[in-house]
Amino acid sequence: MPRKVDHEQRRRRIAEAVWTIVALRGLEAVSLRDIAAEAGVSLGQVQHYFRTKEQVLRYAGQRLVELAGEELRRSLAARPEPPSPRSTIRAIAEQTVPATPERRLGAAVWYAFVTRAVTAPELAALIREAWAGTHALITDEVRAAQRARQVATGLDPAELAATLQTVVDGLVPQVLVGYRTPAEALAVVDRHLDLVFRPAGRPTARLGGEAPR
Amino acid sequence: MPRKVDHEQRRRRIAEAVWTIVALRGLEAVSLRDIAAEAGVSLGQVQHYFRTKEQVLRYAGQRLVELAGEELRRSLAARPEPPSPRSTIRAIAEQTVPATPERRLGAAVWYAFVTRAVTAPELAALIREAWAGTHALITDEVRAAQRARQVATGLDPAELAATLQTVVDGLVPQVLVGYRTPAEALAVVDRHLDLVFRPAGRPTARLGGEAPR
DNA sequence: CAGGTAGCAATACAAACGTATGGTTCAGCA
DNA sequence: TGCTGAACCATACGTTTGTATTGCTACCTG
Repeated sequence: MPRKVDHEQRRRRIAEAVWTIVALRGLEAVSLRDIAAEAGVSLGQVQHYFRTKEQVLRYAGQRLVELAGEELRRSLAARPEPPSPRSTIRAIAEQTVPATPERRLGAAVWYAFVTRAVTAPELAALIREAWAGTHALITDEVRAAQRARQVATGLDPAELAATLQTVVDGLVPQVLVGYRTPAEALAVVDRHLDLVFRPAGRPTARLGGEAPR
Repeated sequence: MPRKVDHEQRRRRIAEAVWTIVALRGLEAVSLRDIAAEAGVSLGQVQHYFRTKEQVLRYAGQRLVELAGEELRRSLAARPEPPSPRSTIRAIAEQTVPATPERRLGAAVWYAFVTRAVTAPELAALIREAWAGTHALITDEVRAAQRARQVATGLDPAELAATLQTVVDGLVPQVLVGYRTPAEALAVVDRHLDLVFRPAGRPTARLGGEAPR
């Protein structure tokens, strides 16, 4: 057998190059030559690891979902104890809303893939699975909050989670096109959480900001 | 002067061709030749009315916003009297969530343009203005609802409207990629409206579906 | 009725694209 | 030590792309 290289490492480098170009110039602007140049390899090498352009993009999308999932799990695990359901949901929002340059890159790429999935069915499944995963995660937190009497028990947790997730996801494009700052977007999330969560120990909702001045 | 034609009519026909292609195959798949073929005109004619491809796309985007605005105003005016704030917001949601094939087309095109705006600043302004317009509209309705004691007066109407708008907009891609049906999406809106609006005449929120069975 | 110009259509063109092909190099087992 | 096949690289090919160019046609104006 001839020389061995780490296939996965090569592929990941190419995927990262795809992300950079997509975030900077959009998904429609990526060419295999640009990808190769950005990754610092030859066009031939890209072709060696992916048979078609579509496969490159698909892998880049899958890897993005994979990486985002890992990072979410990591940041959730790294929170101060004990993690309340509300703070967990808030942490998900913080990870989704693009506040830092790296997150902006990830969000822009994710968003571009969602758009492509509208007319590219082979990507749609990937997107749907990712959404379903996040939804399940949030639903669990809502249920925990209900058990802790922090959320009204009469409300359907799956439905509440759906709205929560939709708000967070819906804020992403608003930040990406400069309609809102990341801070404003997170404020929208907080006000919505105020609506859903009742303040600890009190029977009715307290209105207004999260920190009284 | 030589023969006169209606410039606006020609441009609109071309814009409609753009929409069709975008909704069917994505924004990255539109070429001037495809546009010409779809519009049933020659490539030369497209070039006669638009100097560059970018101008074609920009016009198609502007026209889409324009048309969506007109249709929204029309459908809001055509509702049974008297229109409650909640029903107005619900009508906006119905117009945004792609339930019919035509609306799906419009939503897919809109969504594609938003995505392009992430990396194309000249489109971003258009998108932001459209968002701001809708937000102002919803905010007015929330304020009216507060005056009518249908929404708690302690809440910031602009913030409530922002969440409402974000939920509705956030549902669009979910429907477009087949994660939710249009009916499910509207149900999410209704449950959120249940949270924000208190039932007529009662002091506390009634939970569950909008129509008791 | 003359003619100038708006309204096209046809074609040309260079660039960029995805993909295919052929060759070179060299690690690793026999 | 030789040789086989994985890992490339370079280049070529045919298409498609946006845009430029050229020229014809027919209508409105003077």
